[in-house]
Amino acid sequence: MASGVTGTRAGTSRKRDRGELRDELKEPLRAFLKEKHLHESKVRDLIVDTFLGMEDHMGLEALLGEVRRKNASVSPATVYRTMRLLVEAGLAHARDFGSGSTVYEVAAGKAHHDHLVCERCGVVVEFVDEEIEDLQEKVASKNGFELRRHRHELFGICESCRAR
Amino acid sequence: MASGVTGTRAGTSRKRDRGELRDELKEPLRAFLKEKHLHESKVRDLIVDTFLGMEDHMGLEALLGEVRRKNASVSPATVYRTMRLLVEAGLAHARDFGSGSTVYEVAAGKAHHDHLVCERCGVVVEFVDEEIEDLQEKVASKNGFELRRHRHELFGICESCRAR
DNA sequence: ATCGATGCAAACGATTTGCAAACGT
DNA sequence: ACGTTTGCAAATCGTTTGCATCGAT
Repeated sequence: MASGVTGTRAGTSRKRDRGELRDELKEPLRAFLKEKHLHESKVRDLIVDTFLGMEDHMGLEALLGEVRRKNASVSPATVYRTMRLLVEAGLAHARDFGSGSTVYEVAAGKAHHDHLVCERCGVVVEFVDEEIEDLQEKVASKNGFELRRHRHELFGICESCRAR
Repeated sequence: MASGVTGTRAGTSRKRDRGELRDELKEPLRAFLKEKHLHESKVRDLIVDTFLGMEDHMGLEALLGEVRRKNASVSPATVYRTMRLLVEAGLAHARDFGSGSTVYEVAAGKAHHDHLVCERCGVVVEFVDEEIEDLQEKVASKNGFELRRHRHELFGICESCRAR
């Protein structure tokens, strides 16, 4: 039952070595692009780097904001297109926490996990609970379902927000 | 760990006594309307009756379709407004199963439950698992969160769909 | 050269809202 | 009468797409 804090807005967030991480993750992307006869490009690279370098779970608006600090002419459409590409390539997960807009998460190198979301500050904490995973399987088969995937989100108030 | 099948499209769905159910549920609504100085109306009544009479989990399009069989001039806007009202009054739950549009569920008289959704035919099965509920609390407190609510959906293929 | 990538504006789908007319109290 | 409800059309919001151009292979 591991649980790692990765929230951007949490005091607890810690940085990883971005440069190394980026390069490591960008190889599978290159393979994906090559296989599909797609190109590399400056704008694409910038968006991918920005995405891979961010702590986690950011929406399009935030992502675009970051990207534009380096290249102000990038359009939302391109960011949407690039994120769709990254999702297809398996590098990103698109999550919908019910806020009305999608947030993206770096997928590569991470095992399955679910999320705890602070309703006040928005921090996202990832968690895995094997017991829950097992029970889900049981519930599904008990009802005659073959389980394919699930969505499990816990919403509450995080420690720092409760401390006011 | 009860689980009740209430899917509209499932062969297993069974009808309840609609007339009685409706009247029983409409009293709290009348109270709510009176308290807020809101009116009753023919169109409103029609929408509410249609909603309360349906098996479960239907989207706006389906609901509007039903309503229009009795009164073809009802507008989508009114159905949206009425459903918002019913949610506020506590008679309906608005659920988002990730299909892009909201589905509504009769809330009154039902305890908390989560959902199993067939990815092929769309049937929705409700389930409750106390063990999972407990584990969620544990996960939350372990991470310093005060749990407020959760969203737990299992997606898979139901029995009848697997049977082809 | 050829085909993908990009910016822009228009298109979209679900839902909401402004407004004037019809209705319930 | 007064305030609410309704239908319609227009407005929003997040996201996608058509198109002409620019860039990568």
